[in-house]
Amino acid sequence: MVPATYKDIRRLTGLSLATISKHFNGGNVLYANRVLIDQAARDLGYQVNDFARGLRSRRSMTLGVVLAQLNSTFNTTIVAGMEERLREAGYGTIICDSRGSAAAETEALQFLIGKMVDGIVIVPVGDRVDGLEVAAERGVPVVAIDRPIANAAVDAVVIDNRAAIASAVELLCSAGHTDLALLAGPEVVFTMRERRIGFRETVKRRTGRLPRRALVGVDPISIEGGYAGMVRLMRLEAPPTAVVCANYEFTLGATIALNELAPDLPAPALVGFDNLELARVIRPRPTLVVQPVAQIAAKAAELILQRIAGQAGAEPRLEVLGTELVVGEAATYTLRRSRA
Amino acid sequence: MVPATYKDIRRLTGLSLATISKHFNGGNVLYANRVLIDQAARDLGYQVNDFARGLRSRRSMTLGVVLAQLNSTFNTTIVAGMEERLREAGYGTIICDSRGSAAAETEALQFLIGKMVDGIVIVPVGDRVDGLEVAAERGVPVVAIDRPIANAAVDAVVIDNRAAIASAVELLCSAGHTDLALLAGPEVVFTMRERRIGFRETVKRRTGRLPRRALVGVDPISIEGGYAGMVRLMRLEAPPTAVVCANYEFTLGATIALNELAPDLPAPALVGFDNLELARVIRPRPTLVVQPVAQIAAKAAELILQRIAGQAGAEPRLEVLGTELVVGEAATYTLRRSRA
DNA sequence: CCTTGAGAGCGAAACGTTTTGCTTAGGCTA
DNA sequence: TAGCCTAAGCAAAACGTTTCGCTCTCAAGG
Repeated sequence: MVPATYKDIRRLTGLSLATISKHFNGGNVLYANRVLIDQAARDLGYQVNDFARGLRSRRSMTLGVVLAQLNSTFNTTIVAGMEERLREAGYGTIICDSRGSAAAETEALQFLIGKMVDGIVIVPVGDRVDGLEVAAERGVPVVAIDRPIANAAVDAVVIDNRAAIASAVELLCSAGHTDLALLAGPEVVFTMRERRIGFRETVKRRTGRLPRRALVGVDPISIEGGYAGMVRLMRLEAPPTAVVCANYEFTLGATIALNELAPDLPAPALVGFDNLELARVIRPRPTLVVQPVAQIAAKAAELILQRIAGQAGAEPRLEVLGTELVVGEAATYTLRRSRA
Repeated sequence: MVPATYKDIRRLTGLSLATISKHFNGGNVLYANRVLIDQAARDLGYQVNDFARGLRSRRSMTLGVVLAQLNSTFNTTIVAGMEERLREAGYGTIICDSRGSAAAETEALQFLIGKMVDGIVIVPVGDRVDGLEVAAERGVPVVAIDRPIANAAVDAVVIDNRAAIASAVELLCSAGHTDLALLAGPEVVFTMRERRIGFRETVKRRTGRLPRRALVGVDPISIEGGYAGMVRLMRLEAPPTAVVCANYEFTLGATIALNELAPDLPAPALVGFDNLELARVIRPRPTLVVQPVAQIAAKAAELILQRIAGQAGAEPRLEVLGTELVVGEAATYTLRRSRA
């Protein structure tokens, strides 16, 4: 009923609390006594009380994760990868969802600090994050993923967004396309801003002029947004011959739109973003900019663990990872088809 | 640097620790003193230490959530809904991912118990869950969602799976279909087992005979599974005229397959499962069995809060919620089209 | 005038660990 | 043999709350 404590173990073994504690924390204890303690613990169904331990040691062996969107393959894949790595290091993980709301994000940070987490990994909602000062005061290290944080000096793991989009544009241009469109979200989101810049710059460099205004609209970051954007593009008087999608949602939405419209209209070439399971299923196999999710997870775990261990310098570190362009059939598909 | 404590507040206010504690827990304290304490707390940036509080009070004001799959709209939507309700009641939420692994599930339960959660909500991986005894011993209530737990007497919130599928079958039969197929996963998963039974029974009742063996295959619960299953069905010598998809993944996979194959083959009518955002985007608008996610979330929150408050009887309660059949265009679509 | 009870406050004892010194025994070196 | 070191163990003091009794005051009721 009532959980066992060190005192119960003391009763069964005759050892002192200090020795028992030492054993549970990997200190030097005689073999015979180790066995004794383990046996007693098993008999009692003993489990350490994290509250007492945390209160005294000021460590929780727990990390907090705050996600801008819980319901996103990209995020959850990274979290799963990180969790595994952190579990090996003895840390548990608490996941919070800020549901794209800055207020909820601040609240989540407070919750985590209250839970005395030893570190925080965050996919921020926006460029600025409120409530990080408390973490700084408490000495709780923070690592940002996917987007850096403007108003705090914290480590960050991001991809080279401009280069990522550039590689997509390069491919399309090399395949002969000259009229490229971009489906992307609003500039306030870091990744969208960067990808947009990468798109414009590369198009300019390769074709000699900036993309037409109608081809770089702003759509809501959602499947519907991608769908609507693609429909809009296809209804233009001069539709693009190729479309780059700036993230997963746009890719999916655009693909759906193409599937529906394809019978009636000549479909443009498509380059999508993120490693979606769908990619294995959609025909023609789409060309994709693939983020190194495993690497991102590993790097973030490494950064936060180093910070906790105090092995990192005062400077915030920025890790920029490269992306891969997995060429499918869709990039050149249409050119071939429209020629036929 | 080092966090403030009651002692600091005592220094600033001259009040005793007992009084300060009473105030922070809503007890009777003179207005003047309340103001004094609040002021001091603000000046000190005071935040209560959850470890000390939990150690003493044996309550954490935190609930644990264990998901069989973090990366699932269905699950995350429910979690988001529950979290909101629980936050209102003053509870924080810790989310764990068992990644479909029974071992990880047990580990997550231990982690949560160690964190002294006041209750656990779980979407179980399988019919049986290991590690629940500890929760029972500690008096930590558990509520299962989506699937009941066979080896423990806990509350559960599920939908009427047989009726859900039955409604889909009824609609298709009423539309004139006689050759129905089911895309579903293995029997070991509760929901799949139930939906399969519902399918067979209703087909039998409406058409007079059980569905052909080839039309009720077992596919992996994944988008690919749905895709492969649909392709297999369409390649049969006598393909079905209508297909029921037993969950979200199957629906999505099947839809993709249809989109690709449609130009070549007469497409069957399709009834899908779960309220996917995609539904708003796909044309023809699919008919869907929609789970009452908001209700499920609310009911689960209610059950766990009641248990914590000790207001529930000894009997485990089983809440069975109904589903809605949202009729789209696809159910009758093909019949019309194939007549044309 | 005495009793009763409620409101407000206090001191001190938990809660279950970790951690800090301090002992002791035994082995090694000089 | 003296001196020193290490391994192993112990008692007791934290850690920051909540909670259990007590006390005191003041107002109402008889």
